[in-house]
Amino acid sequence: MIVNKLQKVISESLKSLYNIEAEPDSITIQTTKKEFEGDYTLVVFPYVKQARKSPEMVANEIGNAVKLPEISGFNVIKGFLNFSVSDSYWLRFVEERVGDTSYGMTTPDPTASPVVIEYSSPNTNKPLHLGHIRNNLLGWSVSQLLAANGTNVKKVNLVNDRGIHICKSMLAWLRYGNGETPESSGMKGDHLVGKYYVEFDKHYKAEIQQLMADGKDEETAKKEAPLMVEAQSMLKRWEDGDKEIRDLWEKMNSWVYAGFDETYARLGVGFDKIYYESNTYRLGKELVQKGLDMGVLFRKEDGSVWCDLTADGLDQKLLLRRDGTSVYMTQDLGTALLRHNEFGAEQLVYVVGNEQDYHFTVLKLVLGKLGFDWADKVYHLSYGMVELPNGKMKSREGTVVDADDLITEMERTAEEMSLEHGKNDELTAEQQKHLYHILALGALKYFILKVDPTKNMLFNPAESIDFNGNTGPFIQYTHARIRSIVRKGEAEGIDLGKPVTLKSALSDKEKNIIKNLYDLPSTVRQAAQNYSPAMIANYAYELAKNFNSFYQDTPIMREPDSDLKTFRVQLCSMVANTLRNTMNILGIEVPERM
RNA sequence: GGCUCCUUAGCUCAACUGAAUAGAGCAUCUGACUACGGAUCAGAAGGUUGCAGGUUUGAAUCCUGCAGGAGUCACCA
Repeated sequence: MIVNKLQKVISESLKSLYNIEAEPDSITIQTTKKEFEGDYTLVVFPYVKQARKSPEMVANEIGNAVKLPEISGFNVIKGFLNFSVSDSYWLRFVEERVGDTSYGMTTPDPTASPVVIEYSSPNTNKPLHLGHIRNNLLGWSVSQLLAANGTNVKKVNLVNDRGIHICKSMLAWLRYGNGETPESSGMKGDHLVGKYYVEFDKHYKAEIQQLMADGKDEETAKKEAPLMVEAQSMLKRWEDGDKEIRDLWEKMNSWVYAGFDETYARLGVGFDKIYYESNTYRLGKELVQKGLDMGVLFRKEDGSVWCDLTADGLDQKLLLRRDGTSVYMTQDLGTALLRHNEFGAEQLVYVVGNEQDYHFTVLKLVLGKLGFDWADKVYHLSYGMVELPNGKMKSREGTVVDADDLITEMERTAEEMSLEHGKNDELTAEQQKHLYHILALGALKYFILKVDPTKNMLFNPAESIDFNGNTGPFIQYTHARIRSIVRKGEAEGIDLGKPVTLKSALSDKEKNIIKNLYDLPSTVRQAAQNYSPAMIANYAYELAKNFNSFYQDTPIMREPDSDLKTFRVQLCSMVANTLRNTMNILGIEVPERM
């Protein structure tokens, strides 16, 4: 690639001109800003001190020393040395890549040690909401992103299917449910169970109020409320394997799973393996014993086991309760080991919200103390919260945005917008429905994924369902237009693989598009390193925008020069492929027509 | 209170490891449809990058302090 060649030649020039030692990799070549002439830029400031010359002189001397057939010239502005790349180089680039539909993407080696990426990890007491959507979309697209970069990826989900929260739903259902089922009520299973979770909270609060009116203080009221006491005993019975409770638990969980599967399918996400906490929650205890034997953990007088992290600037962390049962951290230690052994994982990635940053720093530290040299393979892909215009989402205050409702709402908006434009008459009813779904999810996914994962983001339900500007549907639309041109070209018998010899020079806009395409592999690599689908999203938008601008004032199908026409259709084809590939990383489908 | 993260145009977001005049979209204003798909394009306006110092040839980016916001500091998960 041209950048590497430049680095190498510049490195040699620095040595021969000024006796400066610089590794080729250490020389940063950046793309020239579009206001300036040229394609690639070297900033010479870092070398002027050692060279003992003015920045302009250094730039000129290096520019003169660089002799490459691909470089057609250079100019110097202050300390910036701008190289121009010859048209023939860009032309050959198009020629070599035009037929390659996977351009920029690498195929993973299925035998390689995998990156195990956990995401979603829902509780089974309520349906998925907007926060889960960000988690699921991130998890899925990061998996796609790593795979596109040639990484073998295993996607896993750890379902939190047991605990006091499930018992609350179960208890409320027994009390107030009258045997209601998804079939009898027509509700989705997860929504039904969620309804009784809310129901529990309502009655529980009423009980607390009553107890406080009877003179108890708030804390004891919370503990002594009959509903809470019964939920606790239900959890105990569950842990003792009580058949009646277990049967109910399995029944209600199965409703929830059916509901989740539907939502996952609509979101287009999936997993290679699903773990259930009811199977894994006992894990990790042997590790604690091992830690005690090694002397890195200690037992307090009441029998509880702790890890002392004060030397690391943190405090003490509980690992086993005094009754010997495990806590969240213990389980995570266990599942990490399980996963490491099971997959021979190259890396363990956890897509979990940033409210658990502390948990994961502790997890890594404790794994290290237990002597696992793979502790630093644990990577917490921490993401920010999704906020609403009127503040935070709170399930109890009814300010959550339900995932299913949101998708349905988006689909309806997509339908309205499409009918307004009325260009999909040639599609069957079935195809139209599919199109609305694709557009709805394109808008939603793109909106969420274009934001840097680490940052909190604001989701405005009213305004975010936008199909103009920097949005998924804009890119989808661009793709559909391009495909339309390529179809016409093919109908005219244009051979996409045909080498062309252009009589005229490339226009700036054409060059821009090619440069953009040329940048794709490095963009994918960089985005994979940063676990940032946002970089891919912004890349796709940039490309689509460049293309639209080019398309606006370039009559492609009317071009009388057949070579020029062929070249432009080739360019269209490459852009369409690239848009499809990059959107695929985001989990967004691009339609042929819309 | 301790620790971690955040603060960029009216709003939502960009800016790769420090680099040229900090970029898009939305909203506002102006212009372009006899057209290969106008869900588009061209243009205008909009900024002391929270504040104050420091390092550097060069800082939104690195360091220190301050202000504001969020998260966390459970024998919950």
